[in-house]
Amino acid sequence: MPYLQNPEEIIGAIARLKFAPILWVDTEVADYKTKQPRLSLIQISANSADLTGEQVLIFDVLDKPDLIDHFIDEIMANEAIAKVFHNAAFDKKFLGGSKAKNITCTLELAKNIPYYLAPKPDNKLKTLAETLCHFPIVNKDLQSSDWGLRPLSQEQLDYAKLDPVYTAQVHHRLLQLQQQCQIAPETENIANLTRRYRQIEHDWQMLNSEVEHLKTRLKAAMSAQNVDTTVGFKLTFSSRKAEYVKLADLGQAIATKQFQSDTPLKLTKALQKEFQDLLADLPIEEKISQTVSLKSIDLDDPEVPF
DNA sequence: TGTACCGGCTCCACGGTTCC
DNA sequence: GGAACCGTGGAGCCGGTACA
Repeated sequence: MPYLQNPEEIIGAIARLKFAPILWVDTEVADYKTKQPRLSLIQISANSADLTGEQVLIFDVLDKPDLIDHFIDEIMANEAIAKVFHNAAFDKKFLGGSKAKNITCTLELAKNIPYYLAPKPDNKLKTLAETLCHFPIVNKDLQSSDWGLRPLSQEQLDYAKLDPVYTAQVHHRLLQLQQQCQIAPETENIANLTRRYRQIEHDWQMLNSEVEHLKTRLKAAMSAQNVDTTVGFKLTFSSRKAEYVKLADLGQAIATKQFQSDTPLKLTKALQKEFQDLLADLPIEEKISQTVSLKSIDLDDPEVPF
């Protein structure tokens, strides 16, 4: 695990990385709870076969803005190098923002994989590494340690070297899953899709109705018994505020103050009915949207329940 | 802790079905 | 034919999640 602190060494390593086709990258940030967070480390894996992190490069860039800018110019802005992050939006804030090119985000990939293909409780890197790639329990306790302290502890460096390893493995697995679920609509077998849908529709309705019923009963029971937390659930309360004004009052205020506004008012069926005569003399802008629906029809198939 | 984004919830509109 | 109801889907609000 090369931990590079010397600027000349980091510049040399960046020069070598420019020839890599793909890099798996992670960062550690100091003072993240303040308004001025500082980039502390940039960890990079150029070899996805490295499962231990021994080949992961760790650049110490704390309070070295020139080095960070050099990394952005040579690596982040380089269209020829694919860069893979988990939650790239966060890392990009410290690494060039819109200057960054050819970025892949494993968090976004994971979100787009249907649950049935890869069941997982959430899309954290730790969860994906454990559930999709079968890494042993991933310890993320050091994630929120003090990355502004120097020297960094051996535990922090051992933690830092593994994130690009997890990112690389998770990335490979997500690409495999993506291939399974991204099928061009033009080449889909509609007969097979229809048959499969109708085969599982009955089971889904059975399960879905039970889940909905259980949720309703749980919410009612917990509310009635003043229980806000159970082993598996937490009851949360939220309120929504809606404000109303009489249209006549609003119209009068607009006229009195000669207020100019182009904001359109959506005419609900009730408003159209109430102001039918007035609206006849006003220019009405129509917005037509189209929706696509699926409707089950009878199927003569012994394997389809209904 | 700050920021961006996602998903649950709710309201509303529309089309289809059922009933009188 | 019209009213009532139901299922579906769009839009918008708000809380939760993701990262360090």
